[in-house]
Amino acid sequence: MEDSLKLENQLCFPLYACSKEVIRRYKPILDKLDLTYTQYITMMVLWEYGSINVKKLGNMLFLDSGTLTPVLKKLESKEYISRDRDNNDERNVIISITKRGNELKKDAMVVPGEIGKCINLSRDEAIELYRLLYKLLGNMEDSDV
Amino acid sequence: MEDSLKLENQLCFPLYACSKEVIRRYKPILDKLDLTYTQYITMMVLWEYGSINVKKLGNMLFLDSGTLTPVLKKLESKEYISRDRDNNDERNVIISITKRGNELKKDAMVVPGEIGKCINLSRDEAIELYRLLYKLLGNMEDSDV
DNA sequence: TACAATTAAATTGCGTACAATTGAATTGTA
DNA sequence: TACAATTCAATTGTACGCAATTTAATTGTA
Repeated sequence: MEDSLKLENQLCFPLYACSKEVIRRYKPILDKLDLTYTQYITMMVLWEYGSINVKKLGNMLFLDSGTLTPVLKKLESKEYISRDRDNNDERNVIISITKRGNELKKDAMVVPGEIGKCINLSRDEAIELYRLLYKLLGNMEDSDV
Repeated sequence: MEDSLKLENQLCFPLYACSKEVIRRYKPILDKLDLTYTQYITMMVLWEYGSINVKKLGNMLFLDSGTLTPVLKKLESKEYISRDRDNNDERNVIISITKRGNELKKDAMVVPGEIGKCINLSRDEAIELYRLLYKLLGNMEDSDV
């Protein structure tokens, strides 16, 4: 029981370390696209949905407006997205992908494959890890009041 | 193959999201100890080893001196640790736990249990997740050149 | 032994991450 | 319909996280 405070006995620590290390592996690959990891996952949502408001985007990415606003301004300055107030409800800002943003998708197609190489888990292990991570995410949402 | 760029098909994304969400769950618990998550994992190493130099600490925590130096200065200002140049090799800085730092351990004993509650995985699932995360960490180290 | 190469920590600069607050728009209700 | 409560994005302040550079100490070797 004394040992519960050892780093090696924590589940959170390898989660934290893995997340950072994988993202570090993304860096040289994403550098070629002039994207950071946060910008990349933002673009992934837009490649899939085309447009979405900041609130929904934040729910998908587990990020709040304090983080997203500067990221979105950066992507706007690169002309990958546009930001416009929703005419139906002026509280919302709608993010839309631009032509340039859509063109970037072609270049990004190589990214998942490159990352897969350094992940190097078997298919079954990757699926199991994926399942456990989403289960954990779900458990934590449930314990939110 | 087109779908490889969907957020839901990524392994890195749930890793990133889980890591952040678990750490967010730590916050109210660690607030009572006046520690951040990064300060907490630093203290965990020191509770276990008593003293260690910055380089080795960084290897254990997957953090570089750019991150650690300000964290260590903060912990020093709280008098939980001391920082001293190594007399045998003045390039090294040795971090040592103080009496106050050791006393903090008693209060920290409740932390793993509190986190366990919101993790809420079965014992087998937690073990399997732990195994896969360390395997992934190992794979990534191997692919370092 | 000089001195180039290496090593370790600190510093700098940029980009998140998030809690808390602000300000504007909308909604619910007395 | 007033107006309090809520909602959303932006802002503020603090703390990482890391690549790149700097500075000082040590090591390897001609």
